[in-house]
Amino acid sequence: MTSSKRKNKKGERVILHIDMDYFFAQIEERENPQFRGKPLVVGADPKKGKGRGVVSTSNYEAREYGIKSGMPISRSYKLCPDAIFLPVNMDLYKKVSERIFGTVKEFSSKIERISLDEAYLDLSKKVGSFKEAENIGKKIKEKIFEKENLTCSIGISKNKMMAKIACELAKPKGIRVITPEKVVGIISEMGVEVVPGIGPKTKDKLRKKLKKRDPKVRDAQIFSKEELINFFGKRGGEFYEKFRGKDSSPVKEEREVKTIGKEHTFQQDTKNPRKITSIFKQLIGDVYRQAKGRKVKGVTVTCRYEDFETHTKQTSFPAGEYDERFLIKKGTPLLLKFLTQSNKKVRLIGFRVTLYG
DNA sequence: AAGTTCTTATTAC
DNA sequence: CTAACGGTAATAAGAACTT
Repeated sequence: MTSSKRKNKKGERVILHIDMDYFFAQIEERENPQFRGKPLVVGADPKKGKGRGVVSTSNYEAREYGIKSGMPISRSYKLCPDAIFLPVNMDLYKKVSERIFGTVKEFSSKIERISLDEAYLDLSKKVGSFKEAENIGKKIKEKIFEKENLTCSIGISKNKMMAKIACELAKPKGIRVITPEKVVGIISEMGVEVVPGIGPKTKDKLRKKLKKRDPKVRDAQIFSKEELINFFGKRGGEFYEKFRGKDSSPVKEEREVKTIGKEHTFQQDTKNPRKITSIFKQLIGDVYRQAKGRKVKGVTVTCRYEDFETHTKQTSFPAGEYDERFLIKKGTPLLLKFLTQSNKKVRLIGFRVTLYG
């Protein structure tokens, strides 16, 4: 704040990443202390409705059985039938999240919230060293624990990517600083999937290109920027920088919403047009209310069939504020095409609006 | 040929 | 049965269509 503590030598940034430890499950443990120490899975109850969902979060005891986020609940049940299975109580998690990040914001208003349990802070103007940033990080952890009785992990480095990697290394319950001198050394030895934007598909391509089962960032450093752009398009150029620990993306305090949508998976696949259209209208209603007062310029309808094949259809129109009836009028014909053009049962339908301005 | 619109693929949380 | 699989949003790329 004061001009004395403004910048470190080269005007390098100081970025902090905070991530709540196994957030949803940790909240449930707090609310129900008798769950502590036992495997706990938040997602859905596999006994009720047979559970078509996936694991949202599990505690560390459950992870010992191989249970992970994103895994089908049914599979997690096989891995550990004795675990405690809970449905998602999003309203509760939202409230807790609001309180936590309200507290965090008191340490720095330059904050980008990524999800209910994650955020970045840009401390560049607040601290003159990484050591100072670490002290702030410790205070944040203490404050959250004092106020909410919940633990988090914190990573600090010179950009968002490295702060996140530092945080990952600190988990659970830890804090970790990666100073600029250490950045390249650390990231070089990690798997390429630590780079944001490199998921399973891109990793697979790198695997083939490098002829390595488990390519490391170091291996990927042999590619020139041109080669990467050639291979991965626009993203390739960013990968080149990221393979060297560089990431200039700013901490964005607010980003604008461009689309709003809702989807629904049926408990059982269905072909019943009345069942489907009834849900469809509910979705539109929900989306309409969430988009309240905003100008809309298009709608997209999603349909996933029983075999998981997923398609979308969209229509656009002059931007304007429309009523719910208009959205139904635009969306329904798209939905009907899906029902007409195939005999398959429907697993999921979705409705999304594209906003203007 | 250029500019929109539509569709799919991929990623992230 | 082999199989398993949410919901929300962003972004990129390419095809299809218009002007």
